Amino acid sequence: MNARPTMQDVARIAGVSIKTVSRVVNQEPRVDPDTRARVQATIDDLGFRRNEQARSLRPGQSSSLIGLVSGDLGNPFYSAIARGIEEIAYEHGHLLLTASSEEQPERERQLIETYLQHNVAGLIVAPTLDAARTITPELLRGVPLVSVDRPVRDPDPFDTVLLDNRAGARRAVTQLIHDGHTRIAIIDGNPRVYTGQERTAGYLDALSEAGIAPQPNLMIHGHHGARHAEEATHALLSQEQRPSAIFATNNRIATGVIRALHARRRTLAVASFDDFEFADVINLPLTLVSYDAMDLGRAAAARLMQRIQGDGSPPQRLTQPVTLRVPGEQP
Amino acid sequence: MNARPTMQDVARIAGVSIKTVSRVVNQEPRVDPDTRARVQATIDDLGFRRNEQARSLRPGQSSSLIGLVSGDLGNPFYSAIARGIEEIAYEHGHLLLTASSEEQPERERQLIETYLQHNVAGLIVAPTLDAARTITPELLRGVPLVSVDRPVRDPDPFDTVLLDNRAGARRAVTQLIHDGHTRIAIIDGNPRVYTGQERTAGYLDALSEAGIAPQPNLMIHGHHGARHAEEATHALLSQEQRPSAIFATNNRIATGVIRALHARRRTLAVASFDDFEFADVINLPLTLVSYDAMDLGRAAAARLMQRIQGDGSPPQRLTQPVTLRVPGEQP
DNA sequence: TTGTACGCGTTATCAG
DNA sequence: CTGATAACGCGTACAA
Repeated sequence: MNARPTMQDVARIAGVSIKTVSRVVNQEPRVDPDTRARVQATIDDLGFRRNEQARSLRPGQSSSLIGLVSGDLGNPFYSAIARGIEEIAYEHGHLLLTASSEEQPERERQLIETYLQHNVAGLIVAPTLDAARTITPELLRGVPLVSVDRPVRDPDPFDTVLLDNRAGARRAVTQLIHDGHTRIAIIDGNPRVYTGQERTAGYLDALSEAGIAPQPNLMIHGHHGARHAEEATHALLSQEQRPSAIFATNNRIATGVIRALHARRRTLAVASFDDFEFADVINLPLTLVSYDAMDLGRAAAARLMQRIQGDGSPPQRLTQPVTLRVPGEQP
Repeated sequence: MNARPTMQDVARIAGVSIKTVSRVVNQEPRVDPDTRARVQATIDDLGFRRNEQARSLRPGQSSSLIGLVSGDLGNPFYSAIARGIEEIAYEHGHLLLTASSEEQPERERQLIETYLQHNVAGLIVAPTLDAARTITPELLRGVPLVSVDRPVRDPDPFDTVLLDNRAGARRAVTQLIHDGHTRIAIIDGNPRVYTGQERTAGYLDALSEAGIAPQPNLMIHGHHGARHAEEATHALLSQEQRPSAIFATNNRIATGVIRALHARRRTLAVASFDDFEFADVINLPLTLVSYDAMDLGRAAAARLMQRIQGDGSPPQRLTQPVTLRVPGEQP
């Protein structure tokens, strides 16, 4: 419809120069109150809005855009992170671009490049497995990046916000041991995934502390998604040395475990990283490692804002706390 | 670190004019192959990337940004929509901005304004209750908008993508009637919400078709969130004329209903709009209205892409299909 | 207090 | 086939 009005238009109609309009828009002090009022009236009248693209074209003016690359925004874990980032970004007057890498490093790199073409002020990335190859300081050209949930590589040249994966797993498994369990199985996903590695290490920590020797036939790896975990559970319960408890390293695996137990009408103690709704309605003794995924996003965004504002300190690794929850005990 | 190279830099180093670089970057045909190769080599060498902000500063060049305003990106329903939008946007070379209105009309309006300041090519909005007042064609100034999940107003001057709320509810309740139920309660949220209204209408359709008179004391409204629905369920089960089945108009309400039934160790038939994981593990006869939320996003984005490409046809109302699912019956 | 002139990085026009 | 030059909308020196 109507073309969008520019400062030029406002200036012409208000009978002032473009610079005066700029001063009013940017709330600069040295403007005559009458002039200011007249210009403001024209702005309101025309519905003028500053063109942010033109504004940030000037050097020094950063673009107030930040970019997020996660594995899959449809995954509630990542969308909670996005929501947390959004909240902090909004408070700082930034907008958030979101895109999903689908865990493909090449797509991830491409998305970052596209973001850079759009002059983002900073990036937050939940890195893919092979991000270490593709995400480099040369790619970024000085644009700050904060990784979340997993590090880009280890040690990481970027700021990183992680969960306390190892301690959380250790505490959950220790709780199972406290409850008298000694044959505790673990079902993990892709063994190359950082979080799974840490959580497996925590599982071993707990066993070791209790003087329990880990049993290879109780340690299942490479079972991605609920379906695989379901099969793995059936396999575990069919073998001779059956576990009395199962530790699932994430909630998709926990879902599979619960499905399998439900199908067999078996009651087993289940511990899991990640909390979930309906935990209270499931008739199983559960021990859940709980945390606020939004806080991960908030922390990552807060760190990024510091970087955007020029913080040049060495890369930080921030660890977010987790808590143990036993459903039935209301918080 | 290194400043970002510009076309100017490429031109200087390759020994050509800036326009020739532009031609190579934009794959325009009339360039000498040798020149093209030399320029391309320089581009690769310097890692040059076109500045999209500068590009879209020119009139006519739209910005390849689209904006999404939903109630809460942390809500899996909305994040699935966002994921669907993202997918289509990516295929068309567009990037997605996301932000949450928190169901506040003023914030929603502000976010739309901010998006417009950033020159978005189009908008997708899951409108708040009072969006009818704030989202107007004047606000948008010709930028296309597609509403999703709810219309902005009725009739809607914008394209809208909705679920088949009424038919879905009707089919679910009809299923309950088929199973022999006649005292079927409904628990709905805020009666001003469009989807709840439609689903309530579908509930009444089903009763009417079966010749069952609706009973006011079985129709509960205004119970937002799982907690309220839990209380409402307790109240329903404490009154004289108890229902033998409950229809929950969304999954948060269903969660409350299931919690209450679990607490009372009661088995009741439950129908609900919205599918959810764990439905298979809950020991209750469930009837779920299921759909793919990503498809909502895909449809909205596809429509928006048509508008961005200049489609000037009258506003469309697209209805996405829903299916009935009875957990236990594997798909 | 206000205005003029220039530059940001790109694309479009039009001449060579 | 190639290049000089003028926009695009805004902010910033520097003048007035």
